[in-house]
Amino acid sequence: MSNVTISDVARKVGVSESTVSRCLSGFNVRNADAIRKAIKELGYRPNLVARNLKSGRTGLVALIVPDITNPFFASIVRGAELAAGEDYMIQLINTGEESDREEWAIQQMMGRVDGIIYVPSQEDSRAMSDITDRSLPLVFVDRVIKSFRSIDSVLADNLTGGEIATKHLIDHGHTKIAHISGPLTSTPGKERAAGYSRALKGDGIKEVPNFFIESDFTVLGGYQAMMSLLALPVPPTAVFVANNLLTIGALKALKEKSIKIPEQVAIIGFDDHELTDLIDPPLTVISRDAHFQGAIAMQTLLERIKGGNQFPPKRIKVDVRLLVRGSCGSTCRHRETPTRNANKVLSASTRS
Amino acid sequence: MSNVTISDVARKVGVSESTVSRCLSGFNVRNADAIRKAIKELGYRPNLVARNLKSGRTGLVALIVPDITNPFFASIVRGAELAAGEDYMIQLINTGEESDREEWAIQQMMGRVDGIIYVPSQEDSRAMSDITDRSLPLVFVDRVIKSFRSIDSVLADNLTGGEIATKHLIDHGHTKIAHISGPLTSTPGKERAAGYSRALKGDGIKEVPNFFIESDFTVLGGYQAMMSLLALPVPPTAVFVANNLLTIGALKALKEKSIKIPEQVAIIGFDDHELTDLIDPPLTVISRDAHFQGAIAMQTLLERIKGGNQFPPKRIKVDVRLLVRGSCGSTCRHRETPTRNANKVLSASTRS
DNA sequence: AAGTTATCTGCAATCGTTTGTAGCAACGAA
DNA sequence: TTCGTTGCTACAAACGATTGCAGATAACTT
Repeated sequence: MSNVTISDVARKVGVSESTVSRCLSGFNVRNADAIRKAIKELGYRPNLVARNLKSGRTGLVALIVPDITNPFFASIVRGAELAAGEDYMIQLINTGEESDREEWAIQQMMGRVDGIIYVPSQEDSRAMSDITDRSLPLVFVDRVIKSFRSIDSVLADNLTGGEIATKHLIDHGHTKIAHISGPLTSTPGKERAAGYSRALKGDGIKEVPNFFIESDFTVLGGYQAMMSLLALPVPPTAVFVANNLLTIGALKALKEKSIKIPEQVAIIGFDDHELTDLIDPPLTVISRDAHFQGAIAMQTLLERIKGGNQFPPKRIKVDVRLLVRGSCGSTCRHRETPTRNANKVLSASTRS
Repeated sequence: MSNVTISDVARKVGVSESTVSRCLSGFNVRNADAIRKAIKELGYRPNLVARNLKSGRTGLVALIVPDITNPFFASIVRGAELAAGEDYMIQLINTGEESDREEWAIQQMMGRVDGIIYVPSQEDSRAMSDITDRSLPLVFVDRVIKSFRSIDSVLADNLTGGEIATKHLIDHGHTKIAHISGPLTSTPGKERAAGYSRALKGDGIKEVPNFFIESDFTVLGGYQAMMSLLALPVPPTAVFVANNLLTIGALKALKEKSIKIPEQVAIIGFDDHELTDLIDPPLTVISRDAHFQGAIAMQTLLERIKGGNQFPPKRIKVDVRLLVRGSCGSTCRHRETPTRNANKVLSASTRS
């Protein structure tokens, strides 16, 4: 606790507090040198709480994410932090995908932070009951809440991602393609599943209800889903798994059942990881630049904090790309690996 | 921004601000119902900045870590957050292991938070120049700064961990055992290396200078270190790698060189990961409960915040344990897997 | 009914800054 | 010398809450 205040400095130099304050904020002041000297000697640092009270800004941005131990969210946070620079600090809240906790968090943040970057768990979350009237700048990342269409968002191109993933399996000659989906109440769950359907439809493959399993975004969920797929009378020969945790679970199930990848079951995941090319076989995934996504979100939020509602809500989509490794086999029927580079995104796919 | 203040409420009800304030803090008040009603109608929420100014506490705890995208640190943060409950929120800062940024962060945090949980990169960091005189509660986690012996710390039992790891390799008949070490200027780097040496000495194996490589805690560092080990005229038959990132790098090198694990080179890592049992072969590691470690750190910090310097500095050591998987082979010469359960730690190994 | 407590209330000060305003000195121009 | 600028400065009022104190009201006692 820095117990030396501005008035201590003022007294020592023999000027008024306001002079010291003005000196600090860059105005011309007669005894600037003496003041600076006194500040150093006394070890004075301005009390930010007091400063914030006056200025109304806190210098804090809340990042509300489901779980920081998921590397994907960790990357988002890291990217956001870097984009914030030295102007804003990060206040981190994990929700564990619990709506109650999300609601609580949003409540808490009002008046505590200058803005929020928020990864909601459910599209119909009620966590935002308080946000509308009072205008606290907010940006959705990775997922949105449906009833707040007019709020900035930075999403991945999940639809395309799901489609590319499924087409990649089709291109390897598969027709019995399953999808382990995330919750259809969440944005990426819904959109990736839609991409899966679209790809099947595009190639005239009929959707088999048993091949579609809606799970949650957890390791256990992926494990159970894969287990139940394997237990089908006619199991799939290929599976598109909707997220990184689900994929880990699915792989554990396959390993436990000693299923050969990709010979018996081909598998493609969503979201990359440092270790995915070390597992056996290396995992083919749909990937995107989470770091970048976090940075864009922060950038958007800062603009919103500065500019208020000057500009219309932004809907930013970050490109996905296919990383072909070994888990889908090597024989590709015809199509070339599609999609653009994730770095071109900003200008290319900013829509409103 | 919550623009409705306590005086709006007071005016609406027709009482003074102090009455409203007292009502909020649980005193008996005559028109309590009317006040509560007005609060609801106006949507009043207390301005925490103002409250903090008066009370001197901010309700924030800073977590300063090298890199949140490292799952190990993410777990620490998560554990700490859970232990904080609803009383304190987490302010997260990534340092990227840069001393300058650490120093900057510490500076910034003074007066902004009620306490700091800090994972310093270097044992001789100068980041703490400001902490001593002013008393801001602080707890070191995972690593310490040497010149601050009197500060609470929550470390892993790295020495034992390094020793167990190395002994495990010895037990598989290896004598040409290398160590890819972290920076010897960091606590875990130094201590794990010491454990390595002690195990070798304990079994009368002579240390080979070429087999000891000091690296940094990065994937690239691990890759390069392993590459240089493999390039030795007499390469090691077993390697103890000092942390998770280094291990990933080392594995990449082995994979690139198509070295069979554990036949040609046995490998044991430090710190577990969700994916380690999916790689080929599953990775044997020394592990500890990072989540728990973070929680203990937070708990210690909160005690310190409450109690001031009532009690002497705590040096808490969290137990490590050996998780035997496949990367060291299966034939174990004699010793039984040692170490206690990590959950017994708190009472068992709190020393001061 | 009067006296004594117990309970509640409002005033005003306070936390540590920033900032509008008016005053003061110094300077050059007339 | 006098006037108008310019350039700093100090005073005091905010920011939005909490809290000690003294006064007011209510609730007991006798």
